[in-house]
Amino acid sequence: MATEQTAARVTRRRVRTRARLLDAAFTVFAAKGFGRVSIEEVCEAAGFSRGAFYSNFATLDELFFALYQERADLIAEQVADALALDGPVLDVPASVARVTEVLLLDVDWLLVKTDFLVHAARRPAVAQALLDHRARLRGAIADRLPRAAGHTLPAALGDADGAAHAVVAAYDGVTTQLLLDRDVEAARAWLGHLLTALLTDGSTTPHES
Amino acid sequence: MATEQTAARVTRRRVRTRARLLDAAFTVFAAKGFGRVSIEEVCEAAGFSRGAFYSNFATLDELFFALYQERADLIAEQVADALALDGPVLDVPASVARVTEVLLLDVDWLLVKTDFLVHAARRPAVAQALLDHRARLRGAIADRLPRAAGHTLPAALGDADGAAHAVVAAYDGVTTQLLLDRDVEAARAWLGHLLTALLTDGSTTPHES
DNA sequence: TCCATCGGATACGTGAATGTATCGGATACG
DNA sequence: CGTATCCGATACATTCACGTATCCGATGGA
Repeated sequence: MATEQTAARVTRRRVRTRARLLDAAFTVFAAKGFGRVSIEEVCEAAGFSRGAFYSNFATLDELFFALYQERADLIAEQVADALALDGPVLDVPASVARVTEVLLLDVDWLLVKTDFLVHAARRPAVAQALLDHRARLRGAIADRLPRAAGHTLPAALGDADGAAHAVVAAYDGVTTQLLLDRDVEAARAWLGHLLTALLTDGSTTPHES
Repeated sequence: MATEQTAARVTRRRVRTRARLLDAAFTVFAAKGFGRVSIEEVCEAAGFSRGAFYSNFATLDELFFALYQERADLIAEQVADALALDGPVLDVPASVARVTEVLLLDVDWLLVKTDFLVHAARRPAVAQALLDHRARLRGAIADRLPRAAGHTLPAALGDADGAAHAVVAAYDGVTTQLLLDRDVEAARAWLGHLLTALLTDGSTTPHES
């Protein structure tokens, strides 16, 4: 829409307060859940009063959306990087290990992310945005998968996009368990097993943990 | 604890109002999300006033827990039945189809279930109860899986319990996508693909949809 | 250095949800 | 048929979050 010139000046102060609000919101959302957080709590955690909030956002939903987009984009980027690290050929086990590390880094993020999922599930517009984001993430994976060395990407999953779909599903599935038992290491191991089981045919068996 | 004799009399009326409250709660929770529902809304939907609620539950959390347990137990039972339908040998594709049907029946239930997940994720005691429930469900699956005819349950998943774990993870993963796109049929197909991919080795390929 | 504009704080009124305390009617039992 | 008990409704006071309107100080340009 408007370039930074025509748009109302965004002072340095403003971007900092906005960032502080977003950070504080992440903390509070992770701790209590989006549904149980008031605008005032976020402001308090950020060290502002409510006026600051209403000057930057119209509603808590809006802030939540901005918060999700910011972090999700960051993670998508990291995943893409993790898959791009190899040369022209993809080393599947190594990539799985790196991606696993990135995706299951922070339980707090998973909490907020799941909160956002149920939030979006009841708001078609938000759901669409989330679907788009997931599609982009899958695209980044699918683009890289065909370069797998020697592997036939065999499974009943169909094409590369199907495989990417399966990867995301495995991630989401492991996330659910992790949210309950909070065992990050076990979750990483599990995700690794699932991904290798899905991405390699039955003949190849992964090394035991 | 107390048998029905020693316990305070439970009149017929009481069980009916309790059931009506739970049903109404399910509807309202599915529509707006647990976090955005007031006690009064539940009572209104059930056709009662708040007095009825406080006479049956101490808090909304308590009602939520009862609601989840009721429905989850019912579904676990249905899954067990679906797997028990075969004779001594398990017909994997048929079982997968039946289980898929049971698990992805109702989007409203998935909404409430996911709400409960994030709810439990922040309350250790509730999380433990949910973990127990999931363990029971996995047990029911793992008990049946070894009877698979001819199949070696090959994958990198380890024993039968590992395979059951994978089944649940696939279910959870597909659920996430379904919550966003609301395409039940696609979700069923996907879950079917994932399960067959996980439970059969690479040599066996499922029929195309 | 002065001034105009902007960002954030404070104060206020409003609506809603909560939990309790009390009341009236139905139900089961003698 | 009477009665004690229990269940659910109503009324009430309190707390809490919201959104707005107004005000003060800071920031950045002239």
